[in-house]
Amino acid sequence: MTDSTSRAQQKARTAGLILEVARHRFASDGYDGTSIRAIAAEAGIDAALVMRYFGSKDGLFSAATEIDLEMSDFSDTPRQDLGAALAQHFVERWEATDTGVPLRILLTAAPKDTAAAEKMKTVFEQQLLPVIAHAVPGDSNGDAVPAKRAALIASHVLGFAFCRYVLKLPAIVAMDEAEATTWLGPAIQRCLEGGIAPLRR
Amino acid sequence: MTDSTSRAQQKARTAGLILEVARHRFASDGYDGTSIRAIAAEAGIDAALVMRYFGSKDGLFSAATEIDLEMSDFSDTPRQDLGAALAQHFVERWEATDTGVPLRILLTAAPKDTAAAEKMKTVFEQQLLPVIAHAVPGDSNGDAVPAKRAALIASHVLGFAFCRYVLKLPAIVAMDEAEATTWLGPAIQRCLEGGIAPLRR
DNA sequence: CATTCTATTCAACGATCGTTGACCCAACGG
DNA sequence: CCGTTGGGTCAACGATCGTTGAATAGAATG
Repeated sequence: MTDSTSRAQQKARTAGLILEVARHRFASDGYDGTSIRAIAAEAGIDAALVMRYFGSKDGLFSAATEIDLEMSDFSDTPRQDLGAALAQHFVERWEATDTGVPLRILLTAAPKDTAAAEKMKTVFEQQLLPVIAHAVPGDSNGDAVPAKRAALIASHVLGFAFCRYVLKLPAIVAMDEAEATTWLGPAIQRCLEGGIAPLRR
Repeated sequence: MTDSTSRAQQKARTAGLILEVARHRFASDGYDGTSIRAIAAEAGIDAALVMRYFGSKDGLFSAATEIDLEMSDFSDTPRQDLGAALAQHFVERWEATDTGVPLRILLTAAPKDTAAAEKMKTVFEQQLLPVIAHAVPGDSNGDAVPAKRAALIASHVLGFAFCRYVLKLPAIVAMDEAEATTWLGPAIQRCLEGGIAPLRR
């Protein structure tokens, strides 16, 4: 602890650098398209060091895709404003670099890796569903309705993200955050209201 | 031409078998997860034969992802019914085995392969956009509006397909074709009507 | 200074992949 | 019956990958 850069700090810094590089490579090239050698080269270290810190490529991928949607304080949001509030929150999460990059990684890796698909499913169902279940309790006859609402909201958000970040449709890419929020708000709000036929079943 | 199974027919039949096997493997395991050796083994032939018929793995992939959305006769559909009609058409296309499998292939391959993403973009923009542009002509002030409408429709359809075929969210998988159509119809219809703020810009 | 520890590197193994060229064998034309 | 064509197979090359164990160098410690 004599030097300003102790060896524990050096290790943490290198591991952080690996994580940062890995996130960008995974996000742009996918899981298979990204090699540990490429990550190591971009980080200026040896490939074996990545193995030593994260155990395996899967371990590095898991560490690089830790996602927290930070969905907490929607308890007091009126139900009629929840669609707009959720839209704004999701757009901000996807556009932010800290949470957006891992989300985009999972979005691109989900098709091939079953674990990534499961992880994204868990993220959306376990972080989004409680908010929905609290705001719109299950009807008297059916109890799977909140899950359906959450899934349909996820469908809207993921479809928008897919067209914006994967397909890069010009008309979707051109929208700024405010415009995206304005568009997604009513679409999400529709999933929260009870009169729609598919939600009745 | 003496035998019932001439050699030209044999070649066509084998090539068709390769294509069929390749489509299912690509759809379930993605582009990288599918090896030419695995396709050849499942088809009961040698890997070199695949190369002989399709030139390369990319050639096989391109041949396996030829998509025709068969969007032709929407000219007479009233504008107010177009959302429901498009919803029914898309749900049928995605559920059908002939067109649905290649669509699912592109959906899973688009994140990694830029060519696949470009192909899917072309499919949706060049086969969907003319229908939209014909039904809802460009406004007097802006001309990029039909493209935005088509992109937002694609966002809805692809988001639904992503949750249904990739993430396999239980609430979305459980929906039958009629329920999916009933849900997607109003969502698509909303993209066709002009009073919505993001479409004004 | 000697020793220990650890972050990091080096070299290599085994596996898998796309791709290629030589080869085999049954079906056709003469 | 012989020569040719072409569908199909076999073995191998070169490249890349994830992964591993030994080796190195420099800080921490006594």
